[in-house]
Amino acid sequence: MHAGTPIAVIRRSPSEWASRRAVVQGWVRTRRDSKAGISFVNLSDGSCFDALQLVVPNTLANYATEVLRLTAGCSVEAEGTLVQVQGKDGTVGVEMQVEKLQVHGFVEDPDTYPIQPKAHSMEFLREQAHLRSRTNTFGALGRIRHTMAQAVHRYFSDNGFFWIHTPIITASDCEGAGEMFRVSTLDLANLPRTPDGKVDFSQDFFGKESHLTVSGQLNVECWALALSRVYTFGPTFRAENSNTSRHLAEFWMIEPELAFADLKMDADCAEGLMKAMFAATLTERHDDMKFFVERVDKEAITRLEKFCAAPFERIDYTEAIRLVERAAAGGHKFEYAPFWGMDMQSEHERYLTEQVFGKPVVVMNYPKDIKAFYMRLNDDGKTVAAMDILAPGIGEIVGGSQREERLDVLDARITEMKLDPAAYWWYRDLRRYGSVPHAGFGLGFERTIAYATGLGNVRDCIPFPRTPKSCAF
RNA sequence: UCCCCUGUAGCUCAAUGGUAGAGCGGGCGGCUGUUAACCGCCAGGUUACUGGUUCGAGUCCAGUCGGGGGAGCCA
Repeated sequence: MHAGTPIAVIRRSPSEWASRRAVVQGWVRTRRDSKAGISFVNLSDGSCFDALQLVVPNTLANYATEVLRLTAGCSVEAEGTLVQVQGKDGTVGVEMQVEKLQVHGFVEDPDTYPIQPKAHSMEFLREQAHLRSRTNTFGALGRIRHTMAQAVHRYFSDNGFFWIHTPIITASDCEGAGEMFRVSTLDLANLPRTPDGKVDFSQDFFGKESHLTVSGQLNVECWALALSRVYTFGPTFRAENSNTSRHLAEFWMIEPELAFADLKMDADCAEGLMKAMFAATLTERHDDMKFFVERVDKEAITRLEKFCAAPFERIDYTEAIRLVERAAAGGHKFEYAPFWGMDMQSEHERYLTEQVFGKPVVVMNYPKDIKAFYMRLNDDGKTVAAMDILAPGIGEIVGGSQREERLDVLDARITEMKLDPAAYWWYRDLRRYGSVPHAGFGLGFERTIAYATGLGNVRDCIPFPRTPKSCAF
């Protein structure tokens, strides 16, 4: 085996590689034969959007036996000399005059190889998730996803945040962010029972009920009250029966937590983070973004440029409701009439972010009755320091809040919402020992990618999507 | 979970209740520094499944399963 040169490295500086020898390894996209005695093989190794054209002469020993049998998907290794070529549009390109070509693996039955050089529907590709990585779309998606993840870590690290690895499995029954997946080693066909007939979880692996996490927030708060600025970034699980283009049962979430911070600093952080992610995408993955503009969403690049250029709109919930009410009074048709105190419907959120402002909107200070117990009560006694960021096209992309740091107020809220204070003993301890104002938020990674690429469905923004009734691959 | 749409060749889609079709992809041949190549020929089907209406069902009806869109829940 040779160590091949990534095609990305070659394409980055064609003039530097011209007339040099190299070995490239990858998968065939297309093959065209010329009776002038050569075949053209387009080879992709996924290192960048563009493939490399191999020019294969019929003088190779395996030309008739192997080269002429190459079809889309075959894996090959080619050795030869790189030459600079002039593209029809005047751009400088590079191709390889092949001197040796080794086939690692043929495609068993080219007739049924699912990834053909043509447009496939996203639904079909979802059913071919093990091979869709070889398409232009998912290659670009995979590279952009990587770049955005790197940008997340870079942004936080540059701003003094530490990455905290919060647990995937939790026996805490106080996360309260949604339906949870159970984690158990009990024999489902033969469950141990307590004398009163209930399942005896004391015999389970952890000696109590345990689940997959729905949020790392409570855990990461513990570390914020020690390392000051922290974040989690990892998989999160919701067993909700949600069948939409914006929901996954397993998704990745970014949850920073800032000590000595209020809601405004929280929103600043969210805005800075998203802009850093998109700026990195625009500069580092221009080739892939160009493809999304051509084939998926014409606005993909200009949308991100606009996103990065202007400050987010920031309004209070009360003002947001006023705007929606005024629109309704002015004849705008909503299915649900807006009123102060309601949890805004998608249609209201869409109206604000798409019609009124045409850019991301931070909505702050929601009525306390529609928000979680841990959100900090404002001085008006009616609202909490919560914020949602709404983006055109996908709706809610961030949910965050300043946390209630006063033990007496927190306890009152826990009681008010009929929760069990004892279950929150360690969370309450944070307020008993050196409590400080702090704030944080959750950013849905796949939703952010959907926004950036224009892909309309988060199921196409993760390599292997998990949704209700669907856990293939 | 609710509402709506949908299921035909490997893929994308046609077919008024009356013989199952095309383009792409694949195979063979021709042409060509080709690049969404082009030209000719060939192969490819239990029309998702089960039942019903009808002389006759891909088409109409009922049920089941799958897929999609919207809503709710949220990120």
